[in-house]
Amino acid sequence: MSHPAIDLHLRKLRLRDDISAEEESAIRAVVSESELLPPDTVFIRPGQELTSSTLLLDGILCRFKDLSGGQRQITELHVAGDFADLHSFTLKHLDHSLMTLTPCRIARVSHEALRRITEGLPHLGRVYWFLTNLDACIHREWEVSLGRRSAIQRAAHLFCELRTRLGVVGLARADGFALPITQSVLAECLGLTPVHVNRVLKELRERGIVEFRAGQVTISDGPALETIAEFDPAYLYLEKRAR
Amino acid sequence: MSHPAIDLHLRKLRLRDDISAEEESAIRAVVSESELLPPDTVFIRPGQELTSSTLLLDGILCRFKDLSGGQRQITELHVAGDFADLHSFTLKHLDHSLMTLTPCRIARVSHEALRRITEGLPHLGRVYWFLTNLDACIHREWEVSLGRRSAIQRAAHLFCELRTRLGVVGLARADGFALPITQSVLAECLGLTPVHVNRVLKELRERGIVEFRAGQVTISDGPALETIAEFDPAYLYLEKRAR
DNA sequence: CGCTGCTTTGAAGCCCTTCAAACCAGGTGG
DNA sequence: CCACCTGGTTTGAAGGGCTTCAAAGCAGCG
Repeated sequence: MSHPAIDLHLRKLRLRDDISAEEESAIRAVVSESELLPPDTVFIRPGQELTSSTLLLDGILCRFKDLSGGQRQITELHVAGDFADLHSFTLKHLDHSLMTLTPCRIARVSHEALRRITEGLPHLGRVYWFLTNLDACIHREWEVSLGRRSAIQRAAHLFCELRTRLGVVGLARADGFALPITQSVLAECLGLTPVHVNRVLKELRERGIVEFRAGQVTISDGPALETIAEFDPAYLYLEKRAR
Repeated sequence: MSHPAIDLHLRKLRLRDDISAEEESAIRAVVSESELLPPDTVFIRPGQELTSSTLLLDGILCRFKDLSGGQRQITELHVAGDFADLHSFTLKHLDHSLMTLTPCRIARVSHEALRRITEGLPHLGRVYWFLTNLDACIHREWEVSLGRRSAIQRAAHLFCELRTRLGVVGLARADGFALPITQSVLAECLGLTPVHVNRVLKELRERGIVEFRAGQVTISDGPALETIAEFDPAYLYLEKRAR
């Protein structure tokens, strides 16, 4: 039953905390058969009653909120190994939507199962609580980008964040990673227009720092990228905390 | 020991979930003696190891992140009844700072006590997990404001949010509430310059919608305010969810 | 009564948006 | 095999919302 891609999820957890063998098998036991969603599929809508959470095994998806006039703000990107809506365990329904950006392999974990393992294994419960708090950390950093950083800084910062997060699950190297999304999606993340995102990408490309082409991010000058972004990965909690 | 202002905290909880008598007394038992912090006090800094969480009994405080060049982005405001850093229970240290904006009465709840009551009373544990997820909901809505809304919409939206959240704990009426902060602080919330915040407030005042003067928000046309903001309180989860 | 911090106003400029159109690659069907 | 279509990318030109810089006004307080 246990899908091999769950290893990515465990890798994400073990970077931050010790996961015992018992906890690991509890996790593996509650993950259902996986399913494949095509790109651009909105699979959770605001207000919809939810009884399970979605573990992303492969692909990229996003949380977003709609505005009147058809505008959208993407509030977070999710990569393999992430729980996309673990917070629905306590919220029961969401205030936003979830949409795949690429083909996505997902698995559902029922809230009933989450309740069982978080009650039976309180430490694991706190680890999952931590994960939802980590999403909040990412939200805060995006608030900083959207509120205070220039367009080029926002783009650079997002690339830094994704390189780091994808790196945790072995899907990025220092010189780049796959990011098969459009510039318009990037614009919806960055609070910019697609036109301006295009100009910013051009500048980053011409300055020899990073190139975004054909769904691939190629980083030629990592230090310069981090300097522009003023990137500090502290908000991603990449080290183990005291248990 | 139990400070009367804890009632505000319980009111906030009971709006969203049933809290049993046993749970209530457990909460009351773990809240320490309160203390008073003067305004503009940064009392938690990034990276600082934390062993307790801060319950705000009275006053207004904020979470913020510093940028190079002395700029700041405030990522959330907190009002009486809020846990300001409940997330530090799982994060162990924060990626941002906490600062009082007004004189604040606070109480500390040790992480050890939180661990005890969340393990012993799993439902209460989920209620507190929910609270941290509610903060994330607020972060997401701020991302939408910062990313997509105009200056006047951002200001209007923040006033709507605060009226609602303060209303929950009986500190706001339909026609206004106390908000003893400066326009510069407002600017740091809204991702704007103080100068432009001033112009936006002028417009809202001259259009007869809302007035911000002397630390007081006076709403003369609530419906117009919500229309400008496109305010939908769904993200604040104001109703009880299924247990 | 003059300091100090906050608010208010003016003028100029820039970053990003808006509008418009050309370009380009991949897929489809004639 | 190429013409066509479609969705994404790129570029140009003009405009506007917000910033920047500067200074005046104002209230509270020692």
